[in-house]
Parts: sequence; structure tokens; C-alpha cells
Amino acid sequence: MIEVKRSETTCSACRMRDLCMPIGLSSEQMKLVDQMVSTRLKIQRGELLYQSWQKFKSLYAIRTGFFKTTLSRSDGVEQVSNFYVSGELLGLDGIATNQYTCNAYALEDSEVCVLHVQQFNDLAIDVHIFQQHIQRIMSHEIVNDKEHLLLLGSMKSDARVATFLINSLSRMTTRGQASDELILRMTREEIGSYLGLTLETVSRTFSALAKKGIISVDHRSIKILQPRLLHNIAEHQEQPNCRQALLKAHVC
Amino acid sequence: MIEVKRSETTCSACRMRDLCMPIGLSSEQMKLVDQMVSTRLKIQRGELLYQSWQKFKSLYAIRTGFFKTTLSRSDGVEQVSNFYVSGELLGLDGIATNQYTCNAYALEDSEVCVLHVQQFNDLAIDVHIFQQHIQRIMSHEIVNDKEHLLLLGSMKSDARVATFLINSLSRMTTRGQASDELILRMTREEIGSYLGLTLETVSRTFSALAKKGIISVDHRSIKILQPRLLHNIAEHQEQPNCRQALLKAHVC
DNA sequence: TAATTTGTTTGATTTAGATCAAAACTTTAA
DNA sequence: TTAAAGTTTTGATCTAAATCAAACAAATTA
Repeated sequence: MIEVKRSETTCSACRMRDLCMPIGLSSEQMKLVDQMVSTRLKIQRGELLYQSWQKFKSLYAIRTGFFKTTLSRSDGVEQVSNFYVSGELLGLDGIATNQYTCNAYALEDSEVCVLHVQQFNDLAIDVHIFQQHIQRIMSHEIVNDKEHLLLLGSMKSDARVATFLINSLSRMTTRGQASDELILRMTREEIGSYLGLTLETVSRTFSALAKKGIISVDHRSIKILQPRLLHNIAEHQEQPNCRQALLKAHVC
Repeated sequence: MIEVKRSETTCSACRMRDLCMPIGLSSEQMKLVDQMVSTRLKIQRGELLYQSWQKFKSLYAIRTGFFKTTLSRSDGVEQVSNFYVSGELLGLDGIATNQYTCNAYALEDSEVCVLHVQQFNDLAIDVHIFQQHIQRIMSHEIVNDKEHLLLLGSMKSDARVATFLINSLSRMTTRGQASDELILRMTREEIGSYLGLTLETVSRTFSALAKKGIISVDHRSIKILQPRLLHNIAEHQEQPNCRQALLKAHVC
């Protein structure tokens, strides 16, 4: 990506064009977009960026750091719904009803660019390509959620954990350094909550995969030793378990 | 599938304005939108409207009928991801990658309005309000999916079934006739697939609710006798079960 | 540095819901 | 009208994963 020098007031590293902008905007339009994302925000580890039921005011592009979003049950207990890394966009769930429906927590000290929805709307009138791009990101979010639905609705615990590892790794590697090593930013409990499992089951599954030599686990550093086998486990649907919650595809 | 091309007489019941159009379009813009939804399509019970991996060509507004969407696992087995009633929009999952990611089946003889994506894009340039509206619908889809995630990740079987009944009823009643009676269009197996349960568990839960006098079940017709108690079951999170997959909210 | 809190692993036991099985009921087809 | 296929209910049994429990390791604080 080619860096275009821009006026001193702007936070160069957080411009939308660098984060997730598609080609197709004129420099005129670009200028408008850049004006919009001029606000940065630092969030400390453990802090809440936004909360369910708050008025939707902004989208947040993650500059650096790591976030989780959680869904609140009626009794106040929370389930992790997603993890977000730098370059990704937080807050899309707020567009529907003008209220956020998730809680977004920083899992490490982070920095975000703030896209105020007012500016955003004003801009959209001029820059429909930008809006189309947001639409694409939203559709991606839908696709991700559907995958997650499939995982929660039909996969066994070891397949869930394997899928989690594979996805985490690919998400890291697409954003820069490729490797077979994964540094987890979240606790076993948070992984469990995300996967619909208890923390003990997550831990046991890690141990079992390590014993088989498929991964090695050192605290929060996971090394994928046999990616092929890990994929098999993620994919594998055993015959006897095949009925659960699923529709006859005349496979089993 | 029977293609019904339209002459100059508009298919009044399927115009976007009637389905899901917000206020805010000029009659000029309205005219453009109407031109776009000029194609109708009849789909018979059991038929496929679109399929995972097909090229994304259109959105479909349901005029009459009832649909399910399913997600395909790598082994071909399918899980129900949602049900759609008349007035709702199918195909949004295709925008992200220009491929559908679900399979959409008609559960009864249905009719849809076709929104060709090409026209859709041409139009969007002129009618950004329309695009904003689509964005809202997409965000709603995200919110729904998140709710479904919460259900699959943390609710017990009886709460899942109760939630399903409550949501089904409210979805019906918002679209016209209010009542305490619900005609299910899908099999127990499809409900189970949607809820991450087996058909037997769904059936047993219906029976248990009926025995308690909370609902009455007559084949596919369900009457809600004690909505208050049904809500309790949907909401209720028992203390002992509180740990599963969930985060400390210092509630239990 | 020790003390405290927070997170992780591993083992023993329990259980909600899956699986297996079979009868009964509904719909479609012939 | 009967037959065949598809759907639903109910019962008996099994099992994957939850729960309970306890020791241990890391991180944080005093």
C-alpha cells in the first residue's frame, strides 16, 4: 500500500483507506472520508468501548489492539459473540435500531478510530461507494455469524476448538506476519463462552490435541504442528453423531 | 420455477414500498424502485430458490409463502439457519462475496419478487436512501443472528423451544392477524435443526409444555395458553446451570 | 519478597439431551 | 380404499460434556 502524505492534524495510521477501503474513491471523496476519521481513542485493557442499549453514535475501526464483543442475557450473564483484531470494524450491530446490541471490551490496551455516525450519514449522501463498502463489511459479518451458528448448532467440542484455532490463525496471518504460532489474547473461559463450551472442556481439548502431537500448548502460545490433522478434526463429522440437529443429506 | 414477466400493470402487492420501504423516497425515486422489482417468481413447496456457492444475482422479497434457509457443512449435511415469512428479504448473505452462503427452500408454495443485483446497483447510485434502508435490514439480520447465537450457545432445550414459540408468534402477529395460535410450517426435525436439538427433544418439550398447561399442541397448530409462563421458561436461567459457557456476571 | 488474585489443568462424578427403538398418526399416491 | 412414505410421540438407554473439586501456575499487588 502506498502511503499518501496528509495534513498534520490527521492520525495517519488510522485512515479508513489503510484499514479497509476499497479502490474506487476519487481523491475528492477520499478527502471527505479522511476528515471523518480524525478522532482517535485509547482504550485500556478490560475497559468497555460501548455497551448494549447505548445509543449508536459511532463505528470504531481498530487501529491497534484486540477486542471481544459479548451478548447479554436477560439475567445479565454474558456470552462472547466475537473477537476483533486490528483493521476490523466494531459497532455495525448498532445500525439496525440505533442502539448497540453487544458490549465491546478491549482485551488489551488498544486504540481505535472513531467514525461518528452523523458525519458518516452526511458523507454517505456524497460517497455511495463508501456506503457500498460498509454494506459489504456488514454482509461479511452476516456470513461469519452464520458460520458461528453452524459451529454452535452442530459441531462436537473438539471440532469447535479445532475450528477456533484454524480461524484465529488465518485471521492473524492475513493481517501480516504468517506463521504456525498463535498467541491467544483471551482466557480459556472466554474461548469457552465463544464456543458454547466450559473452560474445562477447552482446556481438556487443548491437552488432548497436544498429546496427539497436533498442536503444542505453552500457556497462551499455541503452535500448530500438524495443520492437516487439525483440519480433519474441524471437518470431521462422525457417523454415529450425524443425526443430531441436522437434516438428512443422505450422507450417513 | 415459473417466471412471471410483468407488463405495464405493476404487481401491486410486491412493490418494495409495500414490503419494506421506509418513508423518504420521492415519487421519482419510487418509480425507479418499482421498475426494479418487476419480476415475480413462483416457487413450489420443497423447491430451492437459491443455493450456497451460486453466484449472487438477486435479492428476493417474499410476497407470499414461507421459506427456510440452511447452512451446508463440509460433509453436505444441512442445518436450518432461519425461517422467513412474507414481507421479508432473502439473499443478503450473498452481498459479501458475490456468492450465496445459504440454501433457500420454500416450505410451502410461495411467490417472491426478484431484485436483480445489477438494477440494484445502478439504482443505488441515485437512491442512497434505498441503500441505507437495505443497510438497516442487514443490520437487523445481524442482530437476529446474534440472538440466535446466544440461544445456541447458552440456553437449555426448554428455553430454546419456548423462545422459538414466542418469536414465531410475534413474527406472525406483526404481519397481520394477532392471535394466540400458531400454525407451524415446518417439521419437528427442521425446528430441531434450527434450535440445535434433535426432533425427539423438540417433541418431548412440546409434550412437557402441554402437560403443564402452558401450550396446547394439535399436530402443527400450537395454542399459547399461558404466555407469561412461557416467557418465564424462555428467560429462566437456573442457578446450577449458570456456569456453562458463560462469563461471570456475579449473578450466580 | 511474599501474599493474593486470577487463570489453568486434571480427575471424579453427574446429567441433559442424544441415540436407539417402536408404535401411532398423517399425508400422499395409486 | 389400501399401501407406502413421511412425521410425530413416547420409552429405554447411553454418552459427551457439564459440574464439582482440588492442586498448581502466572500475574498482580503489597
